[in-house]
Amino acid sequence: MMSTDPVPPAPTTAPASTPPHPRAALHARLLVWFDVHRRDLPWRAATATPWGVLVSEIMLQQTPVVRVEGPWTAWLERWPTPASLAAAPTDEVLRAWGRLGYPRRALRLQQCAAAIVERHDGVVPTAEADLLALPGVGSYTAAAVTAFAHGRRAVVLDTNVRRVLGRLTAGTALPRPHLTQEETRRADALVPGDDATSARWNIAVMELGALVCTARSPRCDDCPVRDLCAWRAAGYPADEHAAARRTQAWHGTDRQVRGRLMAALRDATGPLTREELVAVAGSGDEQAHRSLDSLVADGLVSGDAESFVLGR
DNA sequence: TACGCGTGGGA
DNA sequence: TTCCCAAGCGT
Repeated sequence: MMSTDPVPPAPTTAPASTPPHPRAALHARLLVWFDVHRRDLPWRAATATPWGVLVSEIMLQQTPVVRVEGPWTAWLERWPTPASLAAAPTDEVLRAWGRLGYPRRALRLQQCAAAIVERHDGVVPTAEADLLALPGVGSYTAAAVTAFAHGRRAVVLDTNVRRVLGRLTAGTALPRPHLTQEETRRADALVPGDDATSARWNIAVMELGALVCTARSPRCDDCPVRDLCAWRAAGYPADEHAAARRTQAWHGTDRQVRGRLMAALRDATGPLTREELVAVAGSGDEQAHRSLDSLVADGLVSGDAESFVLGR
């Protein structure tokens, strides 16, 4: 685990004279704030299983909490265990995913369930390396399940934590597009050593980022650690790399067309012909065919030359 | 490493 | 209206 790696002295010009971050005050105030302001999300309930937590983390990848709550509840009622999801028809899995977006996640979640059945006897593994090896589980999700499902120490670094810690300790408005070693080192140094407190710390920082230290309009007046914030102390400097973070184009993309094709197939009661799908694509024929073929290549759609259905 | 991958709501 | 963003991952 990362925490067992020796941390070399920071190669700054004056490490010894740099005042340490008031770690104890930061921890105490943030944990108290979390106890008061934490949201009662269903996957945080005492009754939630590790599998439920894992499903929530996959659904929450790039998708807001408010849109996940409903589908998560229905999903867990229908497929309460990895084995039940692994045995489900893929088209039903994709329909249950609904409009959460990025439907490849649904496919990978089912593959993940199958891997848990095959490799771990149907039990969500506790070792972070075993979690990381599962389909659809990356470094964030492996750490999150370790912390939130198993209550063990992990360094959880999602977009919320990166933004909060970046502001608090580095004084930057927004994190860079890619996680840096320095960020990971700083985050690790702030995670408490014991399992129970570290899990609470991780979720508390995430919650602060979601509710107070938001990307667009941070509510600094409500922040319990504003007097410790380097970004605030520096006068809220603007994001230096705002120009570089160009927004992805959307209108007219294959992604948009794929979304329309998937929506049509989700809503259809039977197979759709290639002609029908080209018609709903709302694009040129070439893009429609290319998008449909890519959905087939991804395993989200199957069919012969004539007609197409969701899943395998 | 940079890019492709859905969807919908708020500023 | 347009743009930005929301608990990333795989290639």
